[in-house]
Amino acid sequence: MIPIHSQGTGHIQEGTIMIKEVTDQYNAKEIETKVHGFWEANNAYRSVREHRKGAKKFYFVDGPPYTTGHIHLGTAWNKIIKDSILRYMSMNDHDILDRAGWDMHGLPIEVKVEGALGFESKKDIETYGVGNFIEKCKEFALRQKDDMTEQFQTLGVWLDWEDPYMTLKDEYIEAAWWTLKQAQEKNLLDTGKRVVNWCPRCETAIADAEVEYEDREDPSTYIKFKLKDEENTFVVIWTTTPWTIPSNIAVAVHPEFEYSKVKAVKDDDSTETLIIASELVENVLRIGRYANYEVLSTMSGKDLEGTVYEHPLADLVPLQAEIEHRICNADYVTADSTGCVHIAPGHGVDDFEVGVKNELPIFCPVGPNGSYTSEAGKYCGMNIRDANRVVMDDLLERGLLMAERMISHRYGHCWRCKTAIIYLATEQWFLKIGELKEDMLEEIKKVNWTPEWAGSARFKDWIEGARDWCISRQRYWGIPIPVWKCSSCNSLTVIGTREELIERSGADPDIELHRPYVDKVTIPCECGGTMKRVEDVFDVWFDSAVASWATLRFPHSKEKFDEWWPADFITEGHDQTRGWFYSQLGASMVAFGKAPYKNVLMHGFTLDGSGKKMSKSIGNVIQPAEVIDKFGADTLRSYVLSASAPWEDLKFNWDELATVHRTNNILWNVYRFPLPYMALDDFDPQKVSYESVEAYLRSEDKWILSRMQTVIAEVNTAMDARLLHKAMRSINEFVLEDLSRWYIQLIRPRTWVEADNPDKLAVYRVLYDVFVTTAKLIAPFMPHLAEEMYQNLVRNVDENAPVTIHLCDWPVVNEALVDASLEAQMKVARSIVEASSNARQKVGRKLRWPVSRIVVSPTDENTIAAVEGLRYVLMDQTNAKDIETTKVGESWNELGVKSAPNPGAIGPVFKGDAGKISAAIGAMDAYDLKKGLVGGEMEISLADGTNVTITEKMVNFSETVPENVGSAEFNGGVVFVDAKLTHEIESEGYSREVIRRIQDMRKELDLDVDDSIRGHIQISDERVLDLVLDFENYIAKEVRANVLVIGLDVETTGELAKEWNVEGIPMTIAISKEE
RNA sequence: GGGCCCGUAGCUUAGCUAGGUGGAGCGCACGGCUGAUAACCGUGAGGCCAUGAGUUCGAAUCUCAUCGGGCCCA
Repeated sequence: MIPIHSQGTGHIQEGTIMIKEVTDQYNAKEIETKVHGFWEANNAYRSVREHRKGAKKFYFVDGPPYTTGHIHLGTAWNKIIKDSILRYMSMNDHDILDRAGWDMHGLPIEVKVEGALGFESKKDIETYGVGNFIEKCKEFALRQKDDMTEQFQTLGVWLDWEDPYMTLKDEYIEAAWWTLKQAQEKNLLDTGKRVVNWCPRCETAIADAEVEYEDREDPSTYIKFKLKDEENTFVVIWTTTPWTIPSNIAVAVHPEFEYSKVKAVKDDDSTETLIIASELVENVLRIGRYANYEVLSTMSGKDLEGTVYEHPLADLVPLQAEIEHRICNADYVTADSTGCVHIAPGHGVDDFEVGVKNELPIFCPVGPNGSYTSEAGKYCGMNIRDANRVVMDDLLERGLLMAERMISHRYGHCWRCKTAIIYLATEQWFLKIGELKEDMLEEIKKVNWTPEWAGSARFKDWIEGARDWCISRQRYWGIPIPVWKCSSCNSLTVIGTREELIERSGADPDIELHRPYVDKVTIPCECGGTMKRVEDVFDVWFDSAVASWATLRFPHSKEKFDEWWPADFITEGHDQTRGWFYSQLGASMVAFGKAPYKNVLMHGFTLDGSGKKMSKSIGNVIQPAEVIDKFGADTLRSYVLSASAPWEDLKFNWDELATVHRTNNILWNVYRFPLPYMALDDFDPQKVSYESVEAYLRSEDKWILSRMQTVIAEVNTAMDARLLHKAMRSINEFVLEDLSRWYIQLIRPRTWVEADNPDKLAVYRVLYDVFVTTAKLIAPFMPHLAEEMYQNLVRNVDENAPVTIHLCDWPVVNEALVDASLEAQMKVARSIVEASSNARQKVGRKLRWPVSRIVVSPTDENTIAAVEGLRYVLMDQTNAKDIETTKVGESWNELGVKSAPNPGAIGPVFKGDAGKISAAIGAMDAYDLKKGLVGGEMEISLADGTNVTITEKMVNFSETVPENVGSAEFNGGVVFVDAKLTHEIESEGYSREVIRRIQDMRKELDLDVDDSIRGHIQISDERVLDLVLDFENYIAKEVRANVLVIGLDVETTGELAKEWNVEGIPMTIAISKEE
């Protein structure tokens, strides 16, 4: 049984069906452990999903986290958003498909396994055996998946954890294969040489997304290329990669720029002719330490096109001697460095494009491990980084190195092993995404983005730059690219499914689809030759790109795909704009020609308290487990959901977390408050219907019910727009402001009434309904606390109620309960009460002491309506015996008037007599002056008997508040609190002081609320004794005293005796429990 | 260097779409309440609304630039 039983109370009768008392403190850990056990024991997740079968379909695709073995705050936030939305959709009657997903292939795991095995290069893997290596990777990925599943579950996240999609499964691999086959059939698959980011350590192409930019020191070199047909004339280029000079094929200049041919003079008076962009001449010559120069001629870049030059190292790289080197035009050239760009089509994306456009040879004499091949002549076998120095020396020797220095610049590194990447033209496989750009832009307009700009601005910008997607990797742990190539006729075939592979190759039906096993499968070619698989595996981004149909086990089974695809909802962080949002769209355009999702919520990142990103190297990472340990999962959930808009970054802040936790504790206290009384009274919501108490509802009851409806509507609106923060804030404000700070305060006395009266039952019923509805509202966000409340409030009284709150329907706004004008009136009443506390504070009268009346001077009719409609609420909360109002805009007629002469107005008129006039005004009664000046002016008598006429301006009036009256403004007027003491008020005041102290002592003795006591009170001050004696019976009743003796010489013995000082009056009080 | 987003009290934030006196919570100071009590409530202090310019009678809000932070790209 879920509810936590209060310790040390005698009211709980085990086994009976009733609402139970709960613990004093909100103990998240205890609740969450218990609720997890309960969900498991009752198979709650399954029954909830089963329950909604046949309802409106809601297909959610989980963006698969990479199986690193541990979740971090960002992934926790991600799953919390997902869980909250899915729970909300489920309660709103949706049939939900929600397989959790895992991204399990790729370089990160390979690198980790390599590390564990002490490997340094691909050779080590080959020696160890690819089969063994793959097994290790698989083991590793599966184990980490299990670890992470547990971590997600502690957050209370409900996804289909038992049947997740895993990228390493056959059903998943088939989805990737099938997609590639579609690409081939639609002529969107391409192979050929392309320049790719290449990691020379991992010996594989890596995606743009996998390149990390960091500062790096490199040589900054200015190099001269000699023109073939002009003596002593050079074009000057600049590069940070001298090692690419052996691969130089061309020089690019901008066709529109102006270039100068200059005669440059050295210190030794020798001269040479150089070609440089005109605006950069000065700068380049300074760097080259020339003494002087003279411009010989200028020309456009267009004019330079076709100029032939000699490769600087043609004598060392034999192949270069056979190639003609020319200057060509390219629009991307910028006016930096020399304005002439070294082109090595084998080592740069732009270079490659220039090469293709100008039909240049794609020369790439560098191997996969970053060493030159035999094509590089002298440099053969040398590592390219080591070659920088050698190349520069060779250039220097030939007089072609104009200048060299070092610069620090941003340079790409492999995200896994941090090796500096190089660009290599290699044989790769591509999806021709560039061709689909326009269609993609059309498709994303149909997607509903939250926030709107995530799609219309951010994603759109990204797609506009879409290039062909290199999907091949030269590694082991990945989905093998299903392309088989004939070794005799070079024809290709793409395999779409396992079945097709077995059929065409006759392979073992139980074949493992990973490397190295599929590599051994051959397919007979039509030409009679044998087809072998190309060795590459897929880029892991291609794995997750097919998730929306792989989740549905398509193409293995088509039925679910037809029913569910495309996804109704996905949500990921803003880094996924270029990642999963994009890769999925690309793959889906290839496969189906449309977007794979309908609604996308882009969420933010979790940053540390100072707004820096959390990273292991900075050491500012906060683990979700640490937060859960301190505050529990529900507090973490409600913090990340309420702290900021989903798409904004979240600055993690422990103080805020503590505040959210406090809010949850208040909710707990609110919920706990009436339970002992309900339990004591055997309150059974099954028997006390709303209808039966409707006639007894007070204004505040109707008000809280109306507010409840309003909050439901607010949460609905917020959730429909996926504004989870607004939903949470509405709920929290309701709990804090309306329930805790107001309603509970108002109804407290009603819950203490002992008899079974309808007024009390009305409160019980209202509280009960509000609690149950609140529990349902928080269910998507704080599923554990909601469950705990539900089990106690609902399941304990109704065995037939749904087993878990998550099976319940979402609350529906009951329009009949909505009363906007009552809500408005209550708002005014609250501000009157606040203003009255303020006024009391000014006049020094505690709330415990009643006041004879408060007077409200309103500025509008609404205030009058509120006072009239909620008179007893106001009297009660302000502890006033009466409440009066003035007319709108009229001030209280008991206010005094104070007057003072205004010398600024008197002086100019009366000159030398001004002093006498001022004295006369000062001596007059303020009220008479005010009355006399109503017409604008009046005649007054001076001390010497003369009469003068004064004007209104000559007197300053101010209102004065009578003694013992405090006043304070509120936005609907002014409140005056009349705190004059009377015998009766003093009696009640002192009596309540006594009561408060006895209650305190009861608490100290840890008495139950229904225990009776005997009390003895000794008061030596006779006047106060008399005052208190007037209220003897009232005191006895309030403190549950069967015997109460109050007097001058009372013997104060008992279980607990204490001396008190009550407003300066010493009293001794003793109480004992009455057995 | 480019795109998008963010920058409001010591801290976390509302307000910005549709310009007109900037609201909260935490913390702090003071006070109240005392059958929610290791809880709760009130009052107060605390804001060149990142900076600068512009549009406007009027700018936290619109425009531009700069600075700082985040994501992405080069």
